[in-house]
Amino acid sequence: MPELPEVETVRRSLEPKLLGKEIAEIQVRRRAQVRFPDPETFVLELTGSRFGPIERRGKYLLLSLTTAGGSPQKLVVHLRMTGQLLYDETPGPLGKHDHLSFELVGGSRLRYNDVRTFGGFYLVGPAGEGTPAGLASLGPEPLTDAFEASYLLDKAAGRQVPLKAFLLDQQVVAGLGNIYVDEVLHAAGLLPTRPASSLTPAEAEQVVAETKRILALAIAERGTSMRDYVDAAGQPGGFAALLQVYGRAGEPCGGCGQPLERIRLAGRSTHYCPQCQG
DNA sequence: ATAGCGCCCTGGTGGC
DNA sequence: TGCCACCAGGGCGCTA
Repeated sequence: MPELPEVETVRRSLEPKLLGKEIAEIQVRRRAQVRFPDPETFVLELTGSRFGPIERRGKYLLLSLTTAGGSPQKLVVHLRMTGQLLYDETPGPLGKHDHLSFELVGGSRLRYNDVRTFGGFYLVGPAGEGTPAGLASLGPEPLTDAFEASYLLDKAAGRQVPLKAFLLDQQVVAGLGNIYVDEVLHAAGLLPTRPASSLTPAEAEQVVAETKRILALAIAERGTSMRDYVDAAGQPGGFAALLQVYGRAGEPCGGCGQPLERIRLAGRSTHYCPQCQG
């Protein structure tokens, strides 16, 4: 399940492969994967375009392209649960879950594979039309100075939602998902059920500091691979071995030795230590 | 406005 | 090649 570190790893692994490559042909094998505009226009507009730099915002990838005529284009991709962007130097046959294929001049290929088909492509128009609503309303990037304690306290004021749901909210901070929220709350020593409005200034400092530390470490490890996640070269990340609570219910807490617990919160499985986070 | 819940989708797993 | 309920969860749409 790609969250910020996984999407950043895809960005880093994909950008050098795609930079300067021209799209020769596009196959849309599952139309619903193209969210905007209609698949025919999508193919028409992008065929013949050339890839430029790739940016990331939260869990969104923003691929810059230039048309043959020199006009800039922006292709937005969200991988959701099981989406994978894979670069094939020597393309083989497409598989059951390969929903989009961009054949590149020179013989390589950019392939989109998505078992659960939740991901999506948006070719954003020059005036921003087609921009996914979630991208337009994203909160600050957690690894920038805009994400700091006073901001978080301000956002938390009056919010009765559990901290778990609060940090999962992409309008609060961009890029955290189920795995990293559990890790951050454990590292900060806060119960995921605590109302957001109960955060003290010192606790907000802890949340911000641990978010930055954990995300930076996870990026350095090239992300977390539980089931599906791989980078553009098909390589898994190494952070799963460093997870302290996610997926470890019943195991002893690394801090105090008490068994870790798992509950259902905000519609998500939630892992925590009742002692360290009490 | 906020909070909570169902839905989308497929494959893996575990119980019987 | 046994069958089936359940779980995984990001974002969105709906309700109160």
